[in-house]
Amino acid sequence: MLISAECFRFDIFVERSIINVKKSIFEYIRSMLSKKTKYGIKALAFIAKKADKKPVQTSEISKSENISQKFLESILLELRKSGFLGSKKGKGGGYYLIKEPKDIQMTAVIRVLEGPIAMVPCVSLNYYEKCDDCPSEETCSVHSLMIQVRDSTLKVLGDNTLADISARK
Amino acid sequence: MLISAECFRFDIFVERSIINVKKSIFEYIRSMLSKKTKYGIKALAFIAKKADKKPVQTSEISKSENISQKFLESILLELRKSGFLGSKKGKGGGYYLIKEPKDIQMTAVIRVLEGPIAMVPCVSLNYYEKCDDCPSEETCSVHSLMIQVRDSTLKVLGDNTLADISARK
DNA sequence: TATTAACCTATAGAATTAGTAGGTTATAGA
DNA sequence: TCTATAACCTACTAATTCTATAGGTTAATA
Repeated sequence: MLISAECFRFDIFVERSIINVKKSIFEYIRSMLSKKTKYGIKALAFIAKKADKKPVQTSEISKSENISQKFLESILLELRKSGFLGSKKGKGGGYYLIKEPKDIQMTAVIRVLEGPIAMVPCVSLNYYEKCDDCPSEETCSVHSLMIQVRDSTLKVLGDNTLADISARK
Repeated sequence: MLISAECFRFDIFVERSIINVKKSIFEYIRSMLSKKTKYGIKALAFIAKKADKKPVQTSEISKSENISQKFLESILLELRKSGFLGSKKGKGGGYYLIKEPKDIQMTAVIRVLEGPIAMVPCVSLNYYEKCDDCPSEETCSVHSLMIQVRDSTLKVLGDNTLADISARK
């Protein structure tokens, strides 16, 4: 029992050491979630937070959330075309939510901005694509693992709505 | 009740339509999991499947799993340097597992090959990095959502060992 | 001594990301 | 009707990452 605990602690030590070596070699840590999606979610939450239904300008969100305005413009435009936002041009214009925050699941937002939620296309529900290297999905060791990851992620992102994430102060 | 169900169905319809438009514009679906990691897991599972502890050659795995041999070489080398595999040069040489498959968690493998398991560095346990745009993590709407995703993914990948994924036929 | 298979270094095409630049169009208010 | 505003649109680009390929060297076995 003691030996096993020691071994475990050693494993953790080794793993952290390896990771620290990697950290120093590569300066920037890769992110799975693109900035586009991250900014998109933040912008939606910003709009949802406003109690009144008046349109919110890109410039306001851009300043408040530290997002490049031009980049944000393209993201909000995409969210409008996807049916999440409505827009109004000219003075006093901006973007506003079309649906209630509680009716906007994070799965829907991420699927539109980021693409598939699954880590590999061969387990994606909405973006399915066969692996060109795999002879069969049944014998693939990665396949069933990734199905489990997909389902647990889907659960979290499906349970969380825009109302949930914008409510947190 | 009926109306609500109709609305739901309509939402699904709209979301799928949007996704299908995206599909036709972008030919290739982005994968979160790199081929490197995917190949690495497959190779480890291949080695684990062999009952005997004799070294397995890169060429054998490469042919059996449809992986470019040179690419696979670099991956196995990395797995050796990370302490997952041992190696033997010359005829009859190859790679072999150092630890028991049941003692190799998928979290460890993925952290070494892919990097952080978290979708954003600001919620990563082993590769933490502050967001340069966020004023505070407490007020960030993305932060707590990504913590939930991270924890559920970590649970799945921690529960699965190499023994589990190589056992599946 | 020849063969084998791991090990090492460098390079490179393709794709993606995260923007920037420079406009046009539609609306509200004066 | 004019002017300011803010959404909308098109094109481009620098940087990075991914997925390899090429061409070797070193060490072990028969």
